[in-house]
Amino acid sequence: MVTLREVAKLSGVSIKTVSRIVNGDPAVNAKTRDSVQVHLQNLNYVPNQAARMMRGVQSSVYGLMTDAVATTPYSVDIVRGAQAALKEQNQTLLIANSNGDAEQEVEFWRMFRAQRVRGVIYASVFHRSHNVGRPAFNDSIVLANCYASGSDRPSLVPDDEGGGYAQAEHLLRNGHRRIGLLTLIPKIDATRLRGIGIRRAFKDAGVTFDESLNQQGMIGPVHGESMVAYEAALKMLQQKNRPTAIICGHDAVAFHVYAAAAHLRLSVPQDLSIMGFDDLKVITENLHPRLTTVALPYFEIGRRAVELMRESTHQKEGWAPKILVPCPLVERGSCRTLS
Amino acid sequence: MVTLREVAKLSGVSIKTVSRIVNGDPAVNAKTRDSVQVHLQNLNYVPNQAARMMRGVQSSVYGLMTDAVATTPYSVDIVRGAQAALKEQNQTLLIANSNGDAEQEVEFWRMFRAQRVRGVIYASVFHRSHNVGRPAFNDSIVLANCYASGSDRPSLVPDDEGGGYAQAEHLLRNGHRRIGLLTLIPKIDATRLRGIGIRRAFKDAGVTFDESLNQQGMIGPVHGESMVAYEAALKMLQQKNRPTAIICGHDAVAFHVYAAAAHLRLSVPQDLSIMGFDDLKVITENLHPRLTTVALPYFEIGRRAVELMRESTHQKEGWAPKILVPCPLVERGSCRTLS
DNA sequence: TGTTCTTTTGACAACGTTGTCATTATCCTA
DNA sequence: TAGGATAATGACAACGTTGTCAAAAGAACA
Repeated sequence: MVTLREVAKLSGVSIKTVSRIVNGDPAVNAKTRDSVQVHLQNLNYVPNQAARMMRGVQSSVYGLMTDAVATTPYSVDIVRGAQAALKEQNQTLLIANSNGDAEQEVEFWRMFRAQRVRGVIYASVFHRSHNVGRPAFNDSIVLANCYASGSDRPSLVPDDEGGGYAQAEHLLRNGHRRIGLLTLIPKIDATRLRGIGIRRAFKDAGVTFDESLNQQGMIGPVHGESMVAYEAALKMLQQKNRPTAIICGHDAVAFHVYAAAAHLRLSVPQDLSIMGFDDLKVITENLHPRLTTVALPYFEIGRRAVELMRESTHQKEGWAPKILVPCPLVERGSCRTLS
Repeated sequence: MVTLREVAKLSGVSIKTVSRIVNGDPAVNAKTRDSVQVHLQNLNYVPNQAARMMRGVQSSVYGLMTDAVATTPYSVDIVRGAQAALKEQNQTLLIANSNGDAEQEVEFWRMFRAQRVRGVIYASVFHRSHNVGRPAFNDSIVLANCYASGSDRPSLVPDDEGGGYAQAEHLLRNGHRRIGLLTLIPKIDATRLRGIGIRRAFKDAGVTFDESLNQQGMIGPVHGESMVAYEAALKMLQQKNRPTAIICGHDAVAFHVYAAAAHLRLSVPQDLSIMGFDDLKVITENLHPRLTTVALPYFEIGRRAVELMRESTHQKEGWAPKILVPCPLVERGSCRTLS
């Protein structure tokens, strides 16, 4: 690789002068600058970031530590958002996927430290609480899609309660009264929070929520869920007094409800309105009719995580805001107005 | 950050001795080692990778340059595969998403060079030819999901022709004779190659392919496609002599064929067999019945890209194998045997 | 012309690490 | 116990860069 020394020798000036030119220092004669620039171009000089860092220059690399975010279709938008915010300043993302393996994670923290990354975004696939653990890393850490338990870290989470509220409110406002609910597994925060939001919307509308219509669309432990939405929907829709709408805990759950409805020869949205959650494009845009859903603002979370991290540099110890990012309703064709 | 010097001072030995211990050099007295290890632990020393690189140690970071691979659900498995191969050697991936913007891409190449990354995987969302361009980067570059035009680089691409063959062969072997085809846009290599494979399977089976059943499931230019599979399938299935099976250019296309079939009250696979391509889990595992498809071996491509890169270090200039990675058939419930 | 001020340039050290080589301590053998 | 071999340790330089400070070259003025 070309070094400053080589360029300097070729240009007949000192190393320091070339360094000045590379860094745009104005205190250098225009003539000198021009002649050196030529050599810089010709040799295709690119500064050695490692050497710069040794001189105390901050790294331009951020770390993204995740259980699986970067590699599942569900929340990959966190990565996209973070990269969009980063690229404006010519910074990059070092991505580490622990796949939930704690030992791997420790190893990755080591690696981030070895690289002296400027900050770390810790993102999880599910909205949950997470303990970053020992002061393994004192530098700026921002939690995305999870929040700190124990040590205090700034965090960004989707407003699941607001999202749940939006789901129910939309259906209630459009005249639905008998509304089914097909949730994710109860253990995760998202389920609990959305449940609260949904019930609040019912209360605000003065409608009683029939708890017998609250069913799980998925069952099992956190990383080993299995989908039972099809069977649950079938059962719910075969009741005499079947619901006119079903709120789903996830677009994939809604996917199965479509199938169940088709099986029962119920057409969407004439006979049944369906409301999703996540706005996973592969599903929402390919269903017939396209799915009305509440979007998880992953891109926004990624973008703001980077901003938060930049801010955190100027903050004192213990600064740990927990920011709720709103989940907007995306209206498509799967919900109808009851006259 | 803790340095060797600090540890050395605290332990009462020289910097070099600590360095030896950190690097597992056996030529150090056991007693010394033990006492220094304690301080290493206490101070939580982590070597400065930047300083190491200055001493000529190779970077442990690889670059992944992509148009969008890392951030679309379709081919994110390339990333997973690469990371799986990397993590065995404690190496990481620096991910750069150009979003197809050539200027951004140049900027990212600069960044990779500045970081002195060890090698670069260049991955594209679509199987296509790609010109890496000027000798901007002489080091090891491997193309994933695309192949070199112009300069010669080693590359890994899915065996689309074999995949197409597998799609058709499976249906033909199960007694289907009248088979529809709903392709992706014709411009991309995948479409052309799979078409060749499909026709070869027909020929091998001694069956004539009815070209009138060859329709586009998607239309438009490369980055602005629109889905027309639903309408196309509807039309195809309303013919008097409708096909008993439809081969799709993508699982998302198959998704729409399911919808069209449901609309026409045709049940899958009784009345219609459907064959996908890609094995995009979000779709294939959520459809009812689950979709029989041919998998794109993205994980494998990512994994082997890393291996290829490692190999390429020991090869001479101009070494540029183009490797076809097989696309296996994944049998689920959407294709039936005609008696 | 000499003096002072400003602009431009370069010598040198330092960042944290490791390779080279020299030095010291320890052990073995005759 | 001397002599030689081996084991353990450390001094020093170098990697490529930039901050500090001093020197050199011009410019401005009396």
